Formats: sequence, C-alpha cells, structure tokens
Amino acid sequence: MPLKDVVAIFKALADPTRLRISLLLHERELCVCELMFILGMEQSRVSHHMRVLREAGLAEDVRDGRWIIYRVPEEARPLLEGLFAGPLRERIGLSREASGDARQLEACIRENVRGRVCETRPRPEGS
Amino acid sequence: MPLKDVVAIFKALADPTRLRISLLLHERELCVCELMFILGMEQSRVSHHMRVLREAGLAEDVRDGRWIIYRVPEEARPLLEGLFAGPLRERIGLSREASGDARQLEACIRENVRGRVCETRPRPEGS
DNA sequence: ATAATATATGAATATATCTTCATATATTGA
DNA sequence: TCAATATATGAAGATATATTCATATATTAT
Repeated sequence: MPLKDVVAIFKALADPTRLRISLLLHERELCVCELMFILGMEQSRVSHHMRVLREAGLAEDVRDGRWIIYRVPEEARPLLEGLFAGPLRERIGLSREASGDARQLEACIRENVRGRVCETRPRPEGS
Repeated sequence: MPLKDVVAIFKALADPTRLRISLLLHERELCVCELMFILGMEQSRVSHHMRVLREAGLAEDVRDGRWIIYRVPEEARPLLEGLFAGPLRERIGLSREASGDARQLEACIRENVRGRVCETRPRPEGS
C-alpha cells in the first residue's frame, strides 16, 4: 500500500467533523439525515465530508429506500478499532464534543429520526 | 482533552513528509541534518515540519551542542505505538517510501552523518 | 406523472497548508 | 572576537481544503 493511502486515512480524520462522524459510525451505521441531526449541520456539508471518508476507505454507503446508510466497511474495522482504542480513546472520550455526540446519538434513535421528515433542504422562499 | 488536540495529532500525521519523519523518530532520535540526509529535503522544510509535530506533541527537541535532537516524547510513545502497530504497520511497512527511509536511516548511522559537515544551507553565490 | 423527500455534486469563496527564500539565533572552534 | 555550522522563523506565493449555495439525481407516495 502506497504511503499516499495511509496519509489519506489520516487526512480524513484530521478534521473535527469527520473525526466525529467516524466515531459515530464506529458505534452505529447512520444515514445522512441522522448525522445532520446529531451534528447539527446542513446536508451538503455532511455529504461532502462523507465523500472524503468514503474515498479514504473509512466509510461505505448502501442504499435503503430513499436513505443512504453509511457504515464502516468490514476491511476498515480493525484499523479504526486500533486507532480509536488505547491512548486515543481516553483522550477522545473526555472531549466535550464526543460525549455530546454520544448523547445526541441516543436521542436520534429514541426519536426515530430516520423515520420522520428530516428537512434536508432549506425551505423555498416564504413557506 | 479537547477534540481539537486529537485533530491536531491526525493533522500532524496527514502529510507524507511528517508521517515519514514520525515513523523515523519512532525508530530512533534524530537531528535535523540527519533528517535532511534521509529525506533528501532542505533544512527549512524539515524545520517547519518539525514545528507541526512538536506542537501536536509528537516530537520534542533537546539541544546537544550545535545539534538539536528530535525524539518522541515519553507521553506520546504509547500513542504512536498504538497508531503504528496493527493494521497500519502492515500497510506502511509495504510502502516504498517507508522501506527506502529505513535503508537511508541505516546509511545515515553507518556514515555518521551527524558527525560530519552537513551543508544545511545553500552555499553563497559562486563557491 | 407529479410532488415530496433524501442525497450528491459543481462552483465560488474563504481559509489553511506547504514550500521556498531570506534572514535571524545559537553554538563551537580558531 | 570572528567564521563556520546547525537550526528556527517570517513572508510570499502556490496549492489544497472547508463551507455555502444552487441544482441535479434517485426513490417513494399519491
């Protein structure tokens, strides 16, 4: 494997949003609207980040009806397991962002965000 | 630890040169002129990269006479150990760059690069 | 077929990053 | 003290990256 590909993995994780997404996907597969809900970010922003994670091999998508579900590919599991275990886990676990996200992930499931209308786009003018 | 600091660690490793340097320091402490020799890069380029690694906590420097020796700080050892072990080790180990660097590191020691004049700056005009 | 929903993507702008060049600082040896 | 060596750093330019806005595509329900 070219070093370039390893660098792409670190690049993918070298952004707070993508690191948060990666940690979330490490817990559970999620669609874009669930990620929007958890992160409080708009749709295209999440989508663009998903492309980077996908191209680095840290996420893959499967269509399920009108949703596209993102998850960690089987091949990348041991890698993320290794990265997020040990010394990093402690540091990340103590971060405000990660614990907030964990709480939002629970809310996301409890409130069945995927089942309901998600308002993925800004409403057209005057409605 | 704020997520920001974890991101800084990934950012530091998300560059081919710094990843190579980090792998080298993981093996052995090195001064800038040794890194220049191994990487085949000019002085200021190496220095700038060292600053990023230092600020991310992945390198520290100790002066030894006119040399400044870089090494992995004690606190960062377990982290790098974790990052560079497992699935990543295989991928990195197979990369052309990393094996080239390993060979150059040996040459660097064999030829006692630190002991000799290193030409860390471009010669002044016409000499 | 049409409308609504979920997602992706291209373009534009703002911001960050990398490299190079010039120069500053610190140490050693004559 | 002066010259040489080793390293750091600031500025400038080139390139990459992140965010937003507008719009395209795919699926479902009516």
